[in-house]
Amino acid sequence: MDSMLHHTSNIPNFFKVMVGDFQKKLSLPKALTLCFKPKVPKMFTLISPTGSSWMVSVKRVDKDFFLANGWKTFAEDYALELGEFVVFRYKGDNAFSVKVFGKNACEKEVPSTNKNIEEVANHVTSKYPMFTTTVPKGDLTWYTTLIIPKLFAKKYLKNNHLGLTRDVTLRVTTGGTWNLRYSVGVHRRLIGGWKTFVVGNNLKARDILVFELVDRNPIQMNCLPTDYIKNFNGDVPKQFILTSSTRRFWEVFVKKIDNNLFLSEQWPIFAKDNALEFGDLLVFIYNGNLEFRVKIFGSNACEKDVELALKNNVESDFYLREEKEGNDRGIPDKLHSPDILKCYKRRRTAEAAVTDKVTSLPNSMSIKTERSEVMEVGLSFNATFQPSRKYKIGIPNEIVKEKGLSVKDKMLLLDPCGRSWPVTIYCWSKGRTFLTAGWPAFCKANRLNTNDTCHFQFIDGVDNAIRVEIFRTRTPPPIAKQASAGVKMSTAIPREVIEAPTRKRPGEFVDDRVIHNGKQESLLMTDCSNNDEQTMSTAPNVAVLPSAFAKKHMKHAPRGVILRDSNGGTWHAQYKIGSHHKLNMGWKTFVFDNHLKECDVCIFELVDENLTHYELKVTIIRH
DNA sequence: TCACGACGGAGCTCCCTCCA
DNA sequence: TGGAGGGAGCTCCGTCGTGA
Repeated sequence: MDSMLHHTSNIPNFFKVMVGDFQKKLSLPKALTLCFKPKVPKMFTLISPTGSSWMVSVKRVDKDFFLANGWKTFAEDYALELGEFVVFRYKGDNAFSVKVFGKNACEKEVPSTNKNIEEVANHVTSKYPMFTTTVPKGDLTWYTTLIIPKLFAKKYLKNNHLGLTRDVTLRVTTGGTWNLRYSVGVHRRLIGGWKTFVVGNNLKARDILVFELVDRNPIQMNCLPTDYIKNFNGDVPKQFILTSSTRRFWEVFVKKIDNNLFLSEQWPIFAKDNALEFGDLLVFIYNGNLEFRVKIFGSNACEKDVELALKNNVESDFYLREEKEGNDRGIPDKLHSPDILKCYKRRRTAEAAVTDKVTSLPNSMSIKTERSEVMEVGLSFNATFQPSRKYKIGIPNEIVKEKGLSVKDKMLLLDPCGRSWPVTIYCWSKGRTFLTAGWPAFCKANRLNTNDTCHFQFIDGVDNAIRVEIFRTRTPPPIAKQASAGVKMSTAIPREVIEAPTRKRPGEFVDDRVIHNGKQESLLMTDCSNNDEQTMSTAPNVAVLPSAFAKKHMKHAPRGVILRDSNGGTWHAQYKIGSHHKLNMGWKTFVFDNHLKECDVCIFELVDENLTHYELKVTIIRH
């Protein structure tokens, strides 16, 4: 353990100039590898300033170490060129933050912007019919027409007979109006000035465009260009409107504290008027026009009766007004790229005040969503991912019947990062039901691998949404004898309680400050009041927890346990209380997959709990 | 230069077969 | 009987060629 802590504090920052075959591999400085003695990690995580991350394996050739698998992807994503250099700064947990500098010595544009924008664009919703397209890569000189998706055209642009042409007014949300023609041939296209539009808006290859069909006769469309989506991603307005299910609204202001954004000032009034309580769940749905519709779910997972709540609280006359018809509130029509923000709050300390002064917003609108930790108790089913299920995945018939899926055609999947993915429900004539269109994107974005298990959980009180928990299976490397053998370990518990890192990740929205008053629940598996070192004995199949810790922090059993390693891998185990407090049913897999050996040390941090499971972050310090 | 058609590949739907 | 595997064929879209 000492060596690990030593590493964390003494790993040197370094930079590498891109020379030689840098696109395939990158040698690591000897001074760096010496710091990791006796064992250089097999995997590093590279994290860009925007939070994008790459897993890169470390390969040893003779006495030298290289970044190998995964580095190529990083190099391609960053479009690294000869002579550019990369600065690596160690962040702990085998992760480096990286900054890339071009040959002009200036920091290089952050990569994967398009990927991020695409994700945002994919989740844009609107009251108007809409479609998304990408400017093709390569030579744009031939890009004189825009093909409109056939299904969209069929559904929303009637009179699609061959040879038809109609005028189209295309309004760009960042300014400018363009007159084009809609032509129906083999393809449905925008012609008659599309190239002028491309040039006039300085469109580049792989730019993402979102189109809203505002009117059909004559055809009027809005276009949300890449820059606009990007701006919305980073430029959050100073004021939002929150509306409740009772059609009342509150104007709340956005405040920046450090690098986080908060709803402030009028937020306490909203909280008070809606009788927010510890344990409530808030879902923010962006309606456009700077307005969020807020759904409030109580700790019983049902939508809260706000009218009832209002009776018990003093309403604010100043900020609470009846909503006017016609949506005429003088709010500038600034945002057209709506997005759904889901704010899942976490049960923390009972004394946390929900009427705290602020509530956190997604960081720079990057929609930072905490892992969906709603306390749902709805129906669920499991499915194991296989390559053959890349395009469809079956839903058990009893689930289909119970949830009435046969009459639905769309659902939302909520991934572990809190992102939502629209998927199509397809029912075959033979009575089988699958998730189809949208599922491939979900798989790709969540990097599902063969044998990864998806736990689909229907959320009570939220229609058309399924939360998906992913339990990853690692392909075990060739089995080393000592790794596969039963091991006995002792787990030394550090004397101090270290606060767990906030688990914010790209695409996550942490709202714990509102409900939990900024406190971190994460504890090392030790009793805070007891400075004595504790040990935890384990067998291959069972891990016995220190009873003092378990009695204080893990009182409820039986309950599922999610073990999460520093790389984000998860394992499922079962927590039981008998003669001891112990983990089994899955602990063995964890031991096996992580090649735990005798005298290896595991630090357990209780980072979360809810009605169904505890979540333990496990840091492994190898002997 | 622009409008439109052709082509090929990727993705999706549907169905058959196997197996528990 | 229902779930899973896998393949055939269709659809859609990106790309490029051609002619006005």
